[in-house]
Amino acid sequence: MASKWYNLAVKKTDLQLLGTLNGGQSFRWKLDNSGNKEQWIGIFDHKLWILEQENDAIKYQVYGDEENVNENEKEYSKLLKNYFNLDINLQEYYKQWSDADPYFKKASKQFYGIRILKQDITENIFSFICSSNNNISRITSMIEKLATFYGNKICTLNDTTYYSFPTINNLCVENVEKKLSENGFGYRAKYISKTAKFINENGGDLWLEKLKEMKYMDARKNLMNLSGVGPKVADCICLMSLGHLEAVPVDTHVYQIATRLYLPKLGNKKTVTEKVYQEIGECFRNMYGPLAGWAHTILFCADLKKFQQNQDENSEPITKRKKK
DNA sequence: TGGCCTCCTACCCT
DNA sequence: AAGGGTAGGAGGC
Repeated sequence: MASKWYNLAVKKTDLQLLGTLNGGQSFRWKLDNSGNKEQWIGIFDHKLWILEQENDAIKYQVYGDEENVNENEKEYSKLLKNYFNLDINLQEYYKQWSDADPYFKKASKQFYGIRILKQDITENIFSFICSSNNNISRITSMIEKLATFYGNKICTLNDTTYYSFPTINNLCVENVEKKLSENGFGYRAKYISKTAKFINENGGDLWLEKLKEMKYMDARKNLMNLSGVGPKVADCICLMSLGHLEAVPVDTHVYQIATRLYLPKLGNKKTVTEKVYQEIGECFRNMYGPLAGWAHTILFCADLKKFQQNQDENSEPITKRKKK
């Protein structure tokens, strides 16, 4: 049965779906161009959501919500506001960040309305374990496999069945590592199975709840006890699931940006050691303040190849890539 | 010695 | 063919 259409009043300048949903934060959103309007189809909070961007609003449908057959628009809009962190007055921050950094100012022209999502912690831990040495399309297909193998069915729509992300318990069943290995997860198969078991043995949901209460650095340290979670993945989880908006995930892109624009002295190290990593994070926090991780995400988007094709002629990329 | 830092390599796949 | 990182281990101080 088709869902009703709802309306969430938010300007495109305050929430741009393209950069927010397709910028490497979440791997569960697909852009569907087949109809007469662009639609984003994705899953969070055990529901299937269909979103359409308009200039002054997001139009949306919700599927697979059995608990809430009464079509509670208030509840849905609360969920969306939370998911997109809409309490944060982004335009204010964009101003501050633009004043602090001319490179940000330049990037913000195209990359307006980029929001940090507040994502489910379990989904995020395993998604970013999958992200190492990997690209967005392959990560996306891995997450899809995890959901179809071990998640619960949400609904079927237009002949596609959608599944929720598996629980920790579901990832602790027999032969997870073997099955994932056979399905192209590579060395991450072992990380996933080990991490699920570790969390389970250390309290399961309770371990996660404790994590949510910790300060940034404590949460980061605890996350790094998980197999397959180093500094960068831990920071992704802190930033996108735990609300630690000061966390700055430093991957090779960010390392390149930082050494090119802000910290030339760090030069070309062969490996980013924890100390160098911290120094880059501090540099961003000094420049942008307590939401540095959010600001850094805009620079990160601007550096993504997939978005650089969208640049208009007059605006140069904020950072020049090395010639190939 | 321990502790801390740095560097190296393997790892799956497309 | 090199990449949106981590683990594990070696070597230096």
